[in-house]
Amino acid sequence: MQRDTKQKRAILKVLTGTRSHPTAEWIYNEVRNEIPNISLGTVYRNLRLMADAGDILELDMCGAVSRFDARRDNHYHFRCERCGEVCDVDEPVHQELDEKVAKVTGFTVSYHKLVFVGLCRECPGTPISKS
Amino acid sequence: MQRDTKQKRAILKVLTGTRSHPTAEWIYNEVRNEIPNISLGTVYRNLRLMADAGDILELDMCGAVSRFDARRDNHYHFRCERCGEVCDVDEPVHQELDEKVAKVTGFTVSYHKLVFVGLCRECPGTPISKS
DNA sequence: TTAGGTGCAAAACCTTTGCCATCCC
DNA sequence: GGGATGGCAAAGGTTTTGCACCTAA
Repeated sequence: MQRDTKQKRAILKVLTGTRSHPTAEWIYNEVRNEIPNISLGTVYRNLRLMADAGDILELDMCGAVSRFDARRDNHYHFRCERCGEVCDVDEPVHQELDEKVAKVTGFTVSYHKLVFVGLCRECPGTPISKS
Repeated sequence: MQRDTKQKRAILKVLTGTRSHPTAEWIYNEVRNEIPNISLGTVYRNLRLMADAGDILELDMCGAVSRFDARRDNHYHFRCERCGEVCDVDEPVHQELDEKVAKVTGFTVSYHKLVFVGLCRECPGTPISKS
């Protein structure tokens, strides 16, 4: 069972108090203002705990390692959260989203990456609830 | 200038010949059937060369390191390819895409991750062409 | 009391890089 | 010939883990 510690509270406070999407290293530096002798391992451990519990979001695409694709055109992917397989999805690319977001944000949008996540046909069962 | 070597050809052949989205390690093992003494470094070097040249796609989200977000609801992100900043995008989540893809693929789709890529307002200039 | 958490350091893991020999162009 | 590439091994950077000591419940 998850316990309530000052380290955990401090990490969550830093994460809640920023509008950026910080890395573990950045969070570590911030938290040290409050708990100078906290260790980087503790930051990683708690971020993992909270991400797995669904208390925070971890931004990644397909896990830690890069994957490569000989197709050069932009297209969507599906990743099975049980077996880790990645495959192409036939859904056409919605380029109008790029224009819409460009208009709203004022940014220059070149393209977007989209990954559907769930269970493939070889991995029956209930989706992983992360808790 | 990019040179034409048998290592490069073999790597591209493996990548073209699979419908999976392999990791560098997996490609390395396949290529060794043809070039037993090829080194893993060469595989990485060529994948990077080809990805940077736009000959293949590299599947990743925000670079190597994980980023975290205190928002728990699914939402879209924007990443500036020049300065690396990541920020939230207000565009509502298109959940109907999940159902559509589920219907077409037969997979169970829990959610999708979407990242717009381009240049933020602080990074003027032409988008990075990767070549 | 005790299972879970912490700090520290080492290990694990993926990827890049330096060096020198080799090979395209 | 000369610069790009390959093989090898070492280094680099991020994340995880083992262990002994704490601490919240």
